[in-house]
Amino acid sequence: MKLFNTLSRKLEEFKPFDPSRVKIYTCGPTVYSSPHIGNYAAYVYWDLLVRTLKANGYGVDRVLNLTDVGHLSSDADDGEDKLEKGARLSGKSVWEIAEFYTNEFLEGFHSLKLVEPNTIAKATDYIKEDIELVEILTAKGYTYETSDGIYFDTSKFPKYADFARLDLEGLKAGARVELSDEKHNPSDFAVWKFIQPGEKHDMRWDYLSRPGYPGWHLECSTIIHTVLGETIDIHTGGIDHIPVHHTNEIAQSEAAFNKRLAKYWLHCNHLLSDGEKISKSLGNGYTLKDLAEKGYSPLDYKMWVLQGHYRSERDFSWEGLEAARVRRLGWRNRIAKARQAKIKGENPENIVAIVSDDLGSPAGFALVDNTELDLAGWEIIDGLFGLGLIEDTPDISEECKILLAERESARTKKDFARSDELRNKLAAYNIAVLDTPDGQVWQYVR
RNA sequence: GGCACUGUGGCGGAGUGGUGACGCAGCGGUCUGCAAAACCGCGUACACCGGUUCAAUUCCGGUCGGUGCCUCCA
Repeated sequence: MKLFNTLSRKLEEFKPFDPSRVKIYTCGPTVYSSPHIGNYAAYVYWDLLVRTLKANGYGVDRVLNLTDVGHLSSDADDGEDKLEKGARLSGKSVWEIAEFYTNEFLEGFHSLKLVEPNTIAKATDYIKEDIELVEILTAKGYTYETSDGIYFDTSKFPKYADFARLDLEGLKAGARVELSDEKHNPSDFAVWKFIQPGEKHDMRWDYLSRPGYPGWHLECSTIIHTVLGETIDIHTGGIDHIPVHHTNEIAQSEAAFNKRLAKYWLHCNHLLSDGEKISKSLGNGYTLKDLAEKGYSPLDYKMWVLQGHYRSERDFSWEGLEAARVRRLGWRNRIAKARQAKIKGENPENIVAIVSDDLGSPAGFALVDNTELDLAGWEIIDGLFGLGLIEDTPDISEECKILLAERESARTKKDFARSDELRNKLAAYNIAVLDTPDGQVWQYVR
């Protein structure tokens, strides 16, 4: 397998520490609003990663985190925590908000047939470990305290700029955000925040005899260390995570444990919607529910996502989704055909191989279109892409088989009125009948 | 303002220093009682201008356009 490693900015041969247990960490969502399709695109790509690893014989141990403790919101200058803000707007508690959107996220996750991670870690379940990590960093002299929190001093971690190839001087010069007086460097970040007297923040834990909550980037370092260990094989996330979140994660973890955090870093590009970036702040993202209202299944959307490469920027459109839907139906109907006739299937190993080259699903799709597959072959393809093709293309019922047989006999007797009537009856079951030189063939309409 | 990425037919979207995948749509045809999302076939697409080269869509430089990051976000 080959993967594009952000660390080197190169395509690298994948060599895990332990092939029977490839350790993967995926940065998960912040559960304070309905996830949009752009959020899910990332998990579709990482699902392909997991499935491709498995197709190559690797065992996978994967952790996905859920950020259920709020981050500061910056879309309004109120300094309010996103979860707290959601709670205020809805009249629910922050805990209820987090639970509600966690459930919504997982529902979508399952509807996309994404492989269940071995561990789904909620940030709030790791507060004790967060504090332990802060104490390790403090003991090693990496932190300093200000009036509003404990900060990581990035100047004490010389490799800080390496991962994202940041130009720290340029950042300073071009910064659009005012520097806090108390921060030593513009890139310094909070590992722990103090709640000021009078500040409303319902999620709070005591540390240093004051109420507070973990910093924005701490949970990922903590969860990785606690669940998977000091060094993992693959760390995945969105392209936006490179300059800040992952840079800070590396700084915290590697400063604390003196070990490389991850061997491979994979980043997916973003989705645009109407040519513009989708973001939670702008609120311009469609949800899976929006798609369902227009008659598209989550798996049609998954098909659309996988038609593009994970490192390419995509632009979502309804026309594109329709094209993907029709293509997926075409694949399902090839399966329908495979259920009705003996097919000399080719070995799908070439498809697995091409997808194993940096998750080349677009090229893999093209090859699927050009490969004759029997049911066993489709099982492999379905396992590789997780498109629910087989499940959504069951053999037709006995009742339909009887209708089909009746139609054939009517047609043989040239009783076309009866034949067409039976075809219409089958249409009500979402089944189309095609008359081919070899006789009738059924397939699904949608 | 700083730093990146990107520009392929009607719409998407791969890929490559030397006849430009694939899907959707469109067109033509076949089969057919009809129909079909069935079968067969069809597209003078690589932003523009230079450079390197025997040869560039592919490498280099510039121009123009698009997007992203620099601030929470996959």
